[in-house]
Amino acid sequence: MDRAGRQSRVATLPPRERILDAAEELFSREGIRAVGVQAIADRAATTKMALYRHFATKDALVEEWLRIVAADYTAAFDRLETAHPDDPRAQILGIARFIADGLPGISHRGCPFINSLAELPDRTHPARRLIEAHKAGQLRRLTDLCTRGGLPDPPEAAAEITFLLEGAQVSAQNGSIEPAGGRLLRIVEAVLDRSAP
Amino acid sequence: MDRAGRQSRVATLPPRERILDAAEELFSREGIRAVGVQAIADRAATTKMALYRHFATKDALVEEWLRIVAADYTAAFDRLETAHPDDPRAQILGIARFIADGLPGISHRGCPFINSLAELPDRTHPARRLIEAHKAGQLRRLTDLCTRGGLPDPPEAAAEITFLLEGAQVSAQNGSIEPAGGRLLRIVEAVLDRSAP
DNA sequence: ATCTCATGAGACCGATCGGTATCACTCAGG
DNA sequence: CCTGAGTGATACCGATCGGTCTCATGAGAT
Repeated sequence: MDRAGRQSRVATLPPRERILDAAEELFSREGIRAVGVQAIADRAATTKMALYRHFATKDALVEEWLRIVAADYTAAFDRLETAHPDDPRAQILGIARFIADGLPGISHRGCPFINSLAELPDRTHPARRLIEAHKAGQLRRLTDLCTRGGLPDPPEAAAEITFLLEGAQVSAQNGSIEPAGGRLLRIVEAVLDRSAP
Repeated sequence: MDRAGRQSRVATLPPRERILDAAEELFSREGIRAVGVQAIADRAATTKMALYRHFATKDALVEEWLRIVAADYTAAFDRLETAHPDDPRAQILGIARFIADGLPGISHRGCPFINSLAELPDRTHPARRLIEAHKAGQLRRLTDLCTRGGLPDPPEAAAEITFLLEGAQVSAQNGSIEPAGGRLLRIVEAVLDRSAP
């Protein structure tokens, strides 16, 4: 989960990586607008100047951060695909489990995409476009899995599962439904069992 | 929906009301941090000074805004309760329809609670506590309705419906699922039909 | 007519914002 | 040994932030 991986946080990584790590930590914990570039530079043990040598603007850094997060999600789902190549149901459950497992952390931080959506009301903002493209891809993947899983109405089922995944993250964030992870898993399972024996 | 009701927007309302109307409009459209107090005062056709005579801080104004929004939701659900006093299923569907009807607007603005959640990472913030209390109340209402509706596992059903409602709002906001409103209604209906004949 | 009190107008405060300029230093490749 | 690119530190820029202060005005109540 930590982009620095097992590496200790001593300044052995190049500045660009340290900046992205710091941005990941601060943006997801505090929000985009709440975090200044100076704070990111400080936490990356570097300076604002170094930050602006690698990223044209703060917005560009935000965009790159979201690009990496989206790639992480996509990579995880791709891994599920190779792990269960001919079992769409297992893939869908794997996706649900992936989200459910992140819920305890999410209860403190919230989903980066959903949170950023709130801070980027301008739909033409590049980072916003990135989010929408990622969500669209995720929906396509789910619809495809539902089709291959033989569900009667794949678009409807994919929409339902998407609603459940997003809603579970929001509900976990405001802490009203506990344990959200277990609930999410059981519910998605029920959705799949309902129409595919 | 507009707090000013049918009143024209000429400055016949007292300043406090105009300020709250302006805050509602700007906060829900742009986000909390993106909107400065000066912009709110301008749109309310008044001054910052007048704003600070009625609200101790910007945070206090945010809190009052969310309190009003929460009260509006609660009032709508109460109306459903008096309209269908002995029909829990109709009440739940009414709630779903209420959310679904707001989705076209939400696709441009997003749910105020979900968005504010992203901008208030501090769980001790009064406005944040207000959101969590409101969501908890909503969940309690849903659980109660599920119980009275004879659903086999009310907490689980209430959680599922909550996930669906929140998720539909997020999905509508990023625009990936169309038409989200119709989908949401059909899905909630299916959830109710599934276990209660 | 006068007194009062909320309002409107606008200057002002310190702090912080995103972003830039300057300069000293380090260290790898020739 | 030298050079040059990438880096760290710091000062600085104009703009805006949340919040305060002063003062003139205007309408309502007595």
